[in-house]
Amino acid sequence: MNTRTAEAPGRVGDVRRRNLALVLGRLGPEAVATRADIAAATGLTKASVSSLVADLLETGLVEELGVTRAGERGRPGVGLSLSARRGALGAEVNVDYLAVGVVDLHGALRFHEIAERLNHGRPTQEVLAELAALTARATQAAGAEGIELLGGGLAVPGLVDPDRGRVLTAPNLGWRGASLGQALDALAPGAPYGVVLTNEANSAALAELWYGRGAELGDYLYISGEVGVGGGLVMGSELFAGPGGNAGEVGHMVVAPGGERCSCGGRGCLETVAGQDAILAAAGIPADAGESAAARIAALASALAAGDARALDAVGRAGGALAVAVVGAARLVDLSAAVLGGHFAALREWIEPALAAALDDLAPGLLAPGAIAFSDLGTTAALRGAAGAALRRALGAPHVLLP
Amino acid sequence: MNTRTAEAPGRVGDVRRRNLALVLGRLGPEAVATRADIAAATGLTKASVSSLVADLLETGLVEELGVTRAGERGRPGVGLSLSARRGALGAEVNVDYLAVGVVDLHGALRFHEIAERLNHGRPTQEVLAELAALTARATQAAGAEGIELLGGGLAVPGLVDPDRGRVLTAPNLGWRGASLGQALDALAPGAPYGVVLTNEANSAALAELWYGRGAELGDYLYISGEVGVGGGLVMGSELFAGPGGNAGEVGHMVVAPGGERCSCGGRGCLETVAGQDAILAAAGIPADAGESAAARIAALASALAAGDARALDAVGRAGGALAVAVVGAARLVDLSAAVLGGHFAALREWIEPALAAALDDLAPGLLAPGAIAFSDLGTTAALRGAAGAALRRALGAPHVLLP
DNA sequence: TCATATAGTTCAGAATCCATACTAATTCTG
DNA sequence: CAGAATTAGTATGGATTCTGAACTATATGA
Repeated sequence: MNTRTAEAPGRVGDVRRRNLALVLGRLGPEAVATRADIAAATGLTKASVSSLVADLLETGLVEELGVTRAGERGRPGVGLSLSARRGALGAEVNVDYLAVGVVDLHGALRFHEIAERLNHGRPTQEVLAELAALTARATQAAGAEGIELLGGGLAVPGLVDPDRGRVLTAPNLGWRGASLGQALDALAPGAPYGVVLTNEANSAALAELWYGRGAELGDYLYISGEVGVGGGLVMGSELFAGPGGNAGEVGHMVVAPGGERCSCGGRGCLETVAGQDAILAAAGIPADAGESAAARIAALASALAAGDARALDAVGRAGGALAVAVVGAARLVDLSAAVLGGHFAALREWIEPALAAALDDLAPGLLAPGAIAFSDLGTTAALRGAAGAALRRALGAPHVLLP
Repeated sequence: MNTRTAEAPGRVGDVRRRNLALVLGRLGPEAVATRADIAAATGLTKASVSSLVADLLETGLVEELGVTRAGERGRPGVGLSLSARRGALGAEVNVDYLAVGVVDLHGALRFHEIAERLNHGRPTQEVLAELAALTARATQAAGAEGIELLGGGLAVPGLVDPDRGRVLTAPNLGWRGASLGQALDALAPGAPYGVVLTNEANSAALAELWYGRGAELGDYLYISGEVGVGGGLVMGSELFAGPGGNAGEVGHMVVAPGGERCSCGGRGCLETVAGQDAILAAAGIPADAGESAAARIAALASALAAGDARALDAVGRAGGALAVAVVGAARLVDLSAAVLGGHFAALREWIEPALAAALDDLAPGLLAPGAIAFSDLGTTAALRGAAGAALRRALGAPHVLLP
C-alpha cells in the first residue's frame, strides 16, 4: 500500500466551510437555536455566527422561525431550524421488494412506497427501470409537498464501490460487477449532492443511528438478518467503513471453527448458523417455492410459539452464534452495544434470551444490561439510512449550494 | 452517549497549523525534498511553502542540507530533511524487563538499554524509580550525541487512560488503578510534547508500521504474544483506538465457543489457547519458578524441533485460534493483513503453517499470500512505538515549538 | 556570453476570523 | 410609564494566511 495520501492543502476558505458545517451541526434534526445559542455552543463570536447563518439561510437548508418567546429579559432571539422543505430520496433494491422514500431534514418520512418483487436473477437494467418509475413518483410527490431534493441514496444487499457506482457482488440478487453509473444520478435528477450507492446493512445501521435505537446506544454493531447476514459498525456517530470500505461483514466472521461450510467457501461463518436459510433449515421449515421470506419467518415464529423443539434449538444456536460475533466486535473495536434487525428483530422473543445467556457465558460483564437492542424500523431501515446519508452529505458540505 | 462533541471552531490560524504538518509529512522519515518538490506535491504555492519552511526551520524539526546536485538545467534546489538532532524517549515496563531507548527523527535507535527484572507484583513507585534512573541515562546519552528530546512514551502491558496518565489494569504486572501523573513527565524533563502512557501491544503495532513490516502491508492487525495476548489495529497509517480507546483486545475474542474458562471470566478466549501459559501448559513444559518466560519459550522451541507430539499439537491449536481472530478482524473491519510478534514470532516456524492451513479452511482466498508477517523488532518494538508516537505528536503539531 | 530553465522571494489582494463598539428589542424597577 | 438593565444581533477595523504575479538567484547549454 503505502498510499501517502496526497492531502489537499489547507486554504483560508476551508475555515469557513468547516464553520458552516459546525453551525449546521448545532441545529441538528429539528433542534431550534438562536444565533446567540450557536455562538455560545461553538465558541465562535456572534459576529461570525451572524455571517455564517446569513450564508446558510441563502442555501435554503436553514429557516428563520421568527422571534423565540424567551420570557426572560433582553431582546429575544430569532429561532433557526433546519428546513423541512429540503429532503433526500432513499431507495432500496432487496431480494423480495423494491422500496423508495423521501426523508426531510427534520427526519420525517414524507413519502414511502414499497413494491413486492422477487428480484433474484432479474437483469439489473430491468430492476433499475422499475425503480426509476418508483422514484419518479417519489420525486413528484416531494415536489407536490414543496420539498426540494438535495440528493439520494440507493441501498443494495451486497458489496459496493460507491465512488464508481458499481455493485461488486450481490449474491442474493445474482448481480456481479454491475456498473450503475448515470442510472444512479437519474433516480434524483438535478439533485446537487447526487445519488450514492450503499450497502443495505450499512445504511440500516445508520438509519438506526439517526432515526432508531442508535443515538441512545452510542457506538454499536448493527447486525441485519436477511437472506444473508450483514452488518455495519457505527462509531463516533459515523459509519466506520474500513480501509477498503467493506467493514461490518459480520455474516462471515467465524463463530464455529469446526462448523459447516459456507457459501463463501469458508467454514463456520455466522451466516451458516444465523442466516435465514440456515435457521429455517435447522428448524425444519420447508422451503416452499415462491413463498416470501417474511412468510417463512412467520411460520418459524408460529413453530416457536408452539414450543417446537427443533425450532427452539435452531434459534437458540443462532443466538449463541450472534453472541460470539458481538463479543468479537466488542473486543476488537471496543464497541459497547449492538442493534439487531431483519429476522433477528422479528424473532426477538426467542433470540434475546439465548443471546443474553451466551454473552453471560462467553464474556460476563462485558456489555451493560440493555446493550442489545432490536430494531423497530422494519423494511424502511435501509432506505431511511440511504436518504439520511444524502442529507448528511449536504449538512457536511453546505458551501456547494452557495454561488 | 450522544456526546455531541463540542468541536472547536475553525480559526484562520488553523490553516497554517495544518499546512505546517502537511509540509512535514512530505519530508517523512529520512526523505529529502526541496521547497519546489513540496509545492508540487502538496498543491501549495511556492510562496506558501517558503513561508512554512521558514517556520519549520525555526522549530529545529527540519534542516537544510545545502544545494542538491540536480545535474539538470536551472537553479538547483536546497534539500530539506527532518533533523536527526531531534528525538524522543521510549520506555517499556514489561513482566520480565525494563527497557528504554531514544529514537531520532530519521527513525534510528540511537540509544538502547534493557534491564531484566521480574516486575510482577513490585510496587509501582519502586518500578518507576528504577525506570527513571534508566531514562536519566538515556537523556544524558542523547544530550551527548547532540539530540534534543521532544517527548516520550511509556508502554505497559495493560489497559491505560492516556489522558489522565493512569494504568487502569495491568494484570500481568499486578497493577490496578495506578496514577502515574507527574512521574510520567519526569521521565523526559522539559520535553515540549510531554510523555504519554500507552498500551504495549498498541505501541508495538505502531512500531511495526514505522520501523518494521507494517508499511508494506498497509492496514493490519498486530497480535503480540506475551504472557497475555494483546493487539493493535493499524488502519490508514494510524492506530485505531476505538471509541473508548481499548480497541485491539484480540486476546479475549472468542475463538472456541465451547472452550476453557479464561482469567477474564469469559470462555474460549484466544488467550486460553494461544497465550504463553496456555501454550506452555498444553505442551507440557513445566512452570519452573524464577525462570524467565523467554527461557521457557526456548524450551518449547527445542521440544518442537525434536518433534514432540504434545508441543506440536499445542502450537498447532494456537495457530488455528489465531486464524479465527484474524478472519474476524478481516471481516469486521476490512483488514487485509496481520503481523505477529512476541512468542508468535519466536515460534514462527511452527505457527506459520498451522495458521496458513486454518485460514485456508476458514476463509479461503480472503487474505493474499504473504499477508501474514512476523515481527523482527523483538523486545524493542514497544519502546520504539512509544517513542515514535511522541515524534508523530511533534510532526503533527509543529506550531507549539514556535513563539 | 547569452538564452533558457528552474528555485526561491517579495508584495499586493482576497478571505476570514476576532474584538470592540454599536443598534435593536425586550423586561424590570421606581 | 419612563428609564435602566439585559440580551440579540450587526458593523467596522485589525490580524493572519493564503494565492498569484512579478521579481531575483543560480544553474545548464549553445
